[in-house]
Amino acid sequence: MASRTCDTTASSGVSIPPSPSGRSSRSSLTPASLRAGTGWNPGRASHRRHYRCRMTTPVPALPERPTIDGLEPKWASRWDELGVHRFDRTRPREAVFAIDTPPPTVSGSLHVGHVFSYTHTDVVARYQRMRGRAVFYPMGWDDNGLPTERRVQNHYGVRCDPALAYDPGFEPPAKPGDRQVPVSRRNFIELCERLTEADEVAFEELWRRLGLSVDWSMTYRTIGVPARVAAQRAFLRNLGRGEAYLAEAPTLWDVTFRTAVAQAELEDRERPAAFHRLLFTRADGADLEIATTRPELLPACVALVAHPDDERYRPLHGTRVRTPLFDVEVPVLTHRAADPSKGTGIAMVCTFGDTTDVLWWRELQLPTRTVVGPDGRFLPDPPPGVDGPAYARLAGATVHTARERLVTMLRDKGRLVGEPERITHAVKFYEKGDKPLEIVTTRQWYVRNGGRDAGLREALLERGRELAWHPAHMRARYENWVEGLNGDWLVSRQRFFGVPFPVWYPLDEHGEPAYDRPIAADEAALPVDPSTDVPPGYTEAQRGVPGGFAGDPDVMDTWATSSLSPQIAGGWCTDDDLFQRVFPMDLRPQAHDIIRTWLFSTVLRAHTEQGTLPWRGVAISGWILDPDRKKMSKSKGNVVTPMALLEQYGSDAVRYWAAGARPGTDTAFDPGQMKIGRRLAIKVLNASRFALSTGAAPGDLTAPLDRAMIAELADTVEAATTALEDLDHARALEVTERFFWHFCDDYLELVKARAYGEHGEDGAASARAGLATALSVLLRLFAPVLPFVTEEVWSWWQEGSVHVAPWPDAADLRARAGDPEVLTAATEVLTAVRRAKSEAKVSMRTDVSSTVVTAPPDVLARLALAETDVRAAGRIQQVDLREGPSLDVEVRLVPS
RNA sequence: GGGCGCGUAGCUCAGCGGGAGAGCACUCGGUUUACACCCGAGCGGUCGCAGGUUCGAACCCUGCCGCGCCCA
Repeated sequence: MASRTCDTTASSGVSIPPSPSGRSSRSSLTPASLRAGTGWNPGRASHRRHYRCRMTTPVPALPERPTIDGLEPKWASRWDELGVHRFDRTRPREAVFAIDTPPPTVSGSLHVGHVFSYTHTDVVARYQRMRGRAVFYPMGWDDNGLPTERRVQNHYGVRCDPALAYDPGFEPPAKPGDRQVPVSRRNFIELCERLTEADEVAFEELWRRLGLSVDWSMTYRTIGVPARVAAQRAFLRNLGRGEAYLAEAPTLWDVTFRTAVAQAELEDRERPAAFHRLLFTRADGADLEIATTRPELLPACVALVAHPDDERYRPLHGTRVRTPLFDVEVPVLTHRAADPSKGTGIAMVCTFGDTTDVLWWRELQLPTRTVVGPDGRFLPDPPPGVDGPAYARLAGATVHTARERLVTMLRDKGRLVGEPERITHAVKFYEKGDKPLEIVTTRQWYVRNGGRDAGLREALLERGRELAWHPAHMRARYENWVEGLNGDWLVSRQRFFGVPFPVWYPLDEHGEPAYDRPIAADEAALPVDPSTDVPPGYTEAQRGVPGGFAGDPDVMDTWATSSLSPQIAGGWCTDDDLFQRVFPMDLRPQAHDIIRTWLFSTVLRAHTEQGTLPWRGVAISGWILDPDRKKMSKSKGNVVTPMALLEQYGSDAVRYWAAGARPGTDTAFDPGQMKIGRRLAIKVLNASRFALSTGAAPGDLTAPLDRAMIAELADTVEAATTALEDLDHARALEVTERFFWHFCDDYLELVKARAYGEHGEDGAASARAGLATALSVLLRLFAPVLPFVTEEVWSWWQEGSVHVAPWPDAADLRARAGDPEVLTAATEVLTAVRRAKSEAKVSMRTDVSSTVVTAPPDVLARLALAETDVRAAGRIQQVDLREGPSLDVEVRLVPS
């Protein structure tokens, strides 16, 4: 570890007046020189020399009444000046710890859940930094996508018209007008960038106040130039390898946003519906009853399907029937996906009512009769062969209206049996949408993801097994998803604020695009916007004219950019030196709801592009639940503003609450825990001040009680280190905290008098050495969780930042430790004395005339080693030690 | 319907094969010398239910009940 090599020369080189108020500027310091000045290290000669140097200057007065209020701005800005969190990019890959930080969506606002999960990551980052790693901890802002698009439209009163040319001098109206001003896609993106910048400033301010140890010189935006370049380059490479392809196919379609959506963006919602029983006409003239929840799609009917084993319909297999109203002849077919228990057991196949229709259409090779357009309304003209006059009443109607009209028509013709039967069933929605998805045949870009390729699917499952999951059971979510993929990744969106596809299409002599011959952009020219940039070999004058070209009008799915976050942050293809030092990264922290989107797509991109995992491990955080155990979200109105919490309790306290939650576990929002965190931070301040006020200083540990405490401290360091190596910040905090309170309540009380010098200088020196050692270690153990208060205390007596001080070493402590049972025995007697005083309802300061301790010989021997301290802490005038089978303490108080 | 997780003190949770625990809340007590944003002591639980394995089960196995999430 670099800090272990520090010497007095380096330390004196960065010598700083210890008074927090009397600091000179250290902004010229580099992280490397800071690491050199991490303060003394017990037992190291070089550090002892260093300490003597300090003694030549007056020991600073400790604050009279220390407070945790105001520490956040003070230290956040100082860390920035000193570059404490700056990534040292000269370090080799094995000395780097790289984090693929989730870029929060900036068009929303940060909530408590963000504070929660980002704190977990920061604890890990701070720990790794203290372990001597160069921590690569960037921050991205996710400003690419639909939420920002809508916000910009409303804020500036503009709308994107991708057909328009870029206007370099465009300024939006000062106030949004009644009518939205059409602007080119490039202008629109510029406005998105402008607006999101303001949000990003506010986000960064919150993160700094929370104490995230991000390197703020390394931020990226998912709509920024590097992100667009990376997304386009990755796409071009997918295209070049045949992993991206264009296909015209039935597509899940949101009629509100008028865009295709991918499987990963679907959500099932329970919706009321009704089974309508329709009468078809068999070849022999008899009626055939069909139940459907979507009678309006009758003109799109292309077949009927029954299960092959369903005896009821066996006679009809292979025959043809006629639809009511439209009188179209359709075949009766069989397919295993037909459910005999649903409705009448025979289903009407329409193009397309749901994904099962698509399955039947594809597997049974049925014709297409399209009736619903991209706007969710019935097309003006009926499909070929469908009766025109009957269809005319549906043309232009919404799906809802068409259903009502069609039901009336059926009823009038006597082709509806009884009344519709009301049911509830699951309907597919776009997760951001309010209307059920329709299925529309469109031309879209796809990226192969294993949904149609067992080999790729197995390779991706293997990547999932290769990845270190925290907690481990979250892998099941990934496998579940990969195994359930039913098609390739649909990556094109008919939207504007996203990364455009870097392709154009040649136009034939009729002006029709040749979709089978896309013209790819040159990688060197990226980023490109095909709506304003011109493909190689063409001129702008040829845009949109026969024999010329047309740009691809679509943008990529937002996940097509986000899935490259390790590449974007790591400088893929733009900074090879950086990339080879940080990629694959060490850690991806994220929530479990986006395993199927962000995590999966990131694994896919790195698998195909780099042939590796994008990171070694993933830490899945839980959700924050409100007191009703519901997920906190803006729509539920139960969100607490994070800044208000940080102001009320202090950042350390809020971090304490977050860090106390088990990784991956949903956690109740609990201000009570924040109060406890605040109390802990204050306790650290007061206990430290007290310990230092005794003249705590390095030295030999001669007293058995001090060496006993060091033994427990070593156990604590070991347990905390093991826990943090396993990303278990909660356990690390728990063991540290447990020791700390024991240290304050028992050890400090036991050694107080001795440290004051009441029992001689030798004992005092040992006590002061014990206090100094424990305090130094405790501050470092707490530093990842409580960065502000630990840094404040560290600054009272140490040089440099605690956050680049070396993580405590259990073996170093073990070498100086004694028998821990000495402290245990002393504490037990002290507790018995306290209990006696409590029961007698007297002050703890009440003198005890005598105490008779009965215990086995080994315990008596240990007590004898700490007798002076026990007597002082308990105010016991005389102690009698007697042999007996078990520990028993008889306390005789002084009669009042 | 399939998968995963969770049911332990009033609350929030830890413990996951040999003592049922922590913090908060509650009760009682304690102001001169680190801390009243404090200190000390105490009360409090058939560890969801029912079987099984074991010398021994909160912990392992099976089933059931309840809650949550993911997928269909």
